[in-house]
Amino acid sequence: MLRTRLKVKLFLFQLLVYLNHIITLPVPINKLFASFDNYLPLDAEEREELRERVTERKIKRRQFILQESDVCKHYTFVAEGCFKKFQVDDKGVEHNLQFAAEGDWIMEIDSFYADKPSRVYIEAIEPSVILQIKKPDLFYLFTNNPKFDRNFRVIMETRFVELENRILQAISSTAEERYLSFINQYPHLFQRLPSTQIASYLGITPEFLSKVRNNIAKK
Amino acid sequence: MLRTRLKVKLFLFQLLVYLNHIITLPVPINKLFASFDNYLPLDAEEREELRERVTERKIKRRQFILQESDVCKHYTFVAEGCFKKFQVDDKGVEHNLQFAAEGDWIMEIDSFYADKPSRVYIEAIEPSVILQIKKPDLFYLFTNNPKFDRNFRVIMETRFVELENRILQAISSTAEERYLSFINQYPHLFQRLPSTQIASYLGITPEFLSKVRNNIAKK
DNA sequence: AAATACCCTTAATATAGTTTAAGCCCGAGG
DNA sequence: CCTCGGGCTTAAACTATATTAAGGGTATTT
Repeated sequence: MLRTRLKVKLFLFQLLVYLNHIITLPVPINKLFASFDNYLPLDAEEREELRERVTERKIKRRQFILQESDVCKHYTFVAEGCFKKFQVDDKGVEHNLQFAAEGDWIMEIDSFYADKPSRVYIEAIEPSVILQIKKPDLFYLFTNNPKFDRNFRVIMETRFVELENRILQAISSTAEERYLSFINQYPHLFQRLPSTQIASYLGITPEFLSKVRNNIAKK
Repeated sequence: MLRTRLKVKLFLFQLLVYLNHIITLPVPINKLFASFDNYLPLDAEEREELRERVTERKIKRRQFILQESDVCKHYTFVAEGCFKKFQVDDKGVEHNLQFAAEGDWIMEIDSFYADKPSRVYIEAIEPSVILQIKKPDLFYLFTNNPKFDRNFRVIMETRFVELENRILQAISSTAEERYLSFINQYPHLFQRLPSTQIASYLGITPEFLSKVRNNIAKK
């Protein structure tokens, strides 16, 4: 009888520690768990499965997590900070393909799945904290639990829809329309990013973006 | 003894029928099977599983298989012919987001998965034969056999890479460069499609494409 | 076979976006 | 403290692309 009460107490204590860990401390892994809550939330056991396969890293501003001609070895989840993914053309000009801030995933999918050398760079725009998962671990999760599969599938679909929208804009809208739509869709990025980075994302020169902003202000 | 030989004969006969069916006749479903051979080929049983869940349709030129504000109910595999997926802007101008010819898949992914009204049209450019699969059937295949899952995932990844390349081009290349790259990447489409459709895909006017072609010819 | 719609081209003019160059402001590093 | 580089802006000249309008050819429909 006494032993039972002791066990209960111990259990409650552990529970408390666990809850504290999960709820009150804003540790990076919790942001990852939270991000799945938008789709199919993970239970305690699944969270543990995921936690075991994920590596946390701190990244400095201007540090690269992927360089051209390297193979992309990880899916990267951004817990804090912000990254850009870009390609460099023959003239040395950078073209931003994607930004990834807290809660976003970033990787070079072609390089990752086909073990090809990457044609893009991924660089931290701010000091950041990331969680990375390697291919074998990701595949383990895919095959061992359909919930992971479904979750990562939805992440891809979401990106996919974003990409198609961006293409539509690229082939049908003026620079001003694209800029306004960017502000509207990514207000948190708009505040944090230097204009020159946004210009590169929109496919225009910084000088012209300046003019566009000026025109908008005049209205 | 006699019965056994009869059984063997019967079996061989059935096998012959099957092989004839699979190999010699270019029926639409075989194109679908063949398309999986690029990834993880399906065995006889899996083919049967797929065949049971797929509906064949003949589509006339200019016929729509998806209209704006309808919900996209199918993944569509093109066995013969060619389709375009496009959005219409406020001025009534069409903007081509995708072409799909033999061996390609086409659908409005956002509408399909989220049961949202579609913002795009999908229309046959040529008389076509398609194979369609509905959401519950697709999900059945996903959950019941990882090979389907993997195959459809790879199809998505491939499209994904194409989209990112197209965005890169849109933000970093001139119309002439994009046109040449289109010809290079999709020679079969270039031959079949009217220039005006290609112009819409590249995000330029037909008049300007005409000029671009002229410039290229002069060189 | 005629009528119609579509497709392609050309050219003049207008607009959107780039290039080059210069100057200003501010934060980081010596 | 100074200086140096990055980011932002302006403006003039230039280039890429759109718009408008017109004409000719070819395939589709009547």
